[in-house]
Amino acid sequence: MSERIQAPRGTQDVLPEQTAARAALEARAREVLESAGYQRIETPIFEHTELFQRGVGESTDIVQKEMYTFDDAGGRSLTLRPEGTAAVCRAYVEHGMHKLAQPVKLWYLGPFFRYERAQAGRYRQFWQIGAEALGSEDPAVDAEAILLLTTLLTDVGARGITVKVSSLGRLESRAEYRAALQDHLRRHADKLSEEVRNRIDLNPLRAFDSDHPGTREVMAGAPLLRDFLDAEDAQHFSEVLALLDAAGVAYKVEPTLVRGLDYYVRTVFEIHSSELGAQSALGGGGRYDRLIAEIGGPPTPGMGWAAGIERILLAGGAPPHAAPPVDLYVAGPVGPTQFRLVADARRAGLGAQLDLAGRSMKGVFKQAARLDARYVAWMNEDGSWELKDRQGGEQITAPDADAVVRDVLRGPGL
RNA sequence: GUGGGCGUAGCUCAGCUGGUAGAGCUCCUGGUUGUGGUCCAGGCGGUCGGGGGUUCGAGUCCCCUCGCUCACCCCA
Repeated sequence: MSERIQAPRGTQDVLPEQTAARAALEARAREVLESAGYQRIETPIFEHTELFQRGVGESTDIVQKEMYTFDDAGGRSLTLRPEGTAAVCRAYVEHGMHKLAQPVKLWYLGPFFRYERAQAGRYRQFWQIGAEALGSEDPAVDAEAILLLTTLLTDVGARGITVKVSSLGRLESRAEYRAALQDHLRRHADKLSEEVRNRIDLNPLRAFDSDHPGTREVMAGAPLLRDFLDAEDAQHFSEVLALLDAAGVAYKVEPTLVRGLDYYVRTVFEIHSSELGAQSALGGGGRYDRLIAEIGGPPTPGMGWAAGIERILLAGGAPPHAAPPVDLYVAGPVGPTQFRLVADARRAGLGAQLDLAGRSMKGVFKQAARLDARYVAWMNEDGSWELKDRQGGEQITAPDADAVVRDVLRGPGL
């Protein structure tokens, strides 16, 4: 047992019974996004490490401790992609998409990798659906991004959903706010919990989430980010909210919403589900107007989001899916005649399967019942065929295999 | 990285204060049922996660280790 190899920690096999729900989710995502003009893009599973260092940001958890980084045989440092936005922006620049009509709207679906301890809804390899709109500052782009993800999650049946929205402002106002908040925390450091006090430099916003009584008292009087937005940022944000109202998207403005990536400015959002455990975010995203310039492209605004497929499924977003019907089940032993029969049946458009387990007659019918096959056929000693309709119960004798296919095609009754 | 819970057949689990491994489900076979989903009988399947220790004897006790899982940080 000790030598039995298991899937690496934090990875999982997607088994056949789960495969249908994922396919249905993917199909729905394609419909929702492509009907809004988003086009599919595929980027490599790994990229130069530098892309993520510069794009995602050196100070983020992702870059500091969660990347799967390795050197290839040529000595290049590569990293399994931990998120999708940086790579899509790289592709935008690399292929000169700034010369296309703007904004360029792209979506993607695939596996991503983060070296973290697994827990409910968190894996080292996980799948994301994502969408990015590059080349427009219009608040409508922000609102539409939020609308599309909300629509997808609702359509697909994810339960217990809450949309949280906020604005971080641009870098200047955010830096100003951060300093003001840190200043406030330091002034009242004696009342704070130790945890919060230790995080004043690292992540002061986190203090808003504390349950500690003294900390809560201090936070009640803390400065709020929205008061630090300049006129343009405030205007942008209120337009986003107005558009969400117009589209009937229910949301909650959460001034303390923090995002783990450095590149976000202005609008940020997360969508959570009450169906999940501690990791309750189904998806999230925001505006990243400086990212493309950061990785060497022309200054270009962008807005995007990503949602976790495993989490959507956990939240109940598993659309029903029917197995393809089996029209004909052919008993063994399998010889050239049986083999040709199923091949011909499939060519004629039927769902046909062979008994590949050398089953007894009873076993054949049990298996046919499991598959819910409509017809069962087996060859007699003299080369003629018996064909039974499991639904009606009738059974006929056919002179040869060709006649079996014809009879099944003529179905339903024999 | 840290902490809690858990690791016995493919799956779900039982195994009392240590005595040398069980049940149900699944799968296969035979019988029964109108040649199929019922019922009956049988069969396949485990070096009890791994290593070491205590003991006449360990799935049961002790130590180490690996794995799974939930949670912290952060988020998909």
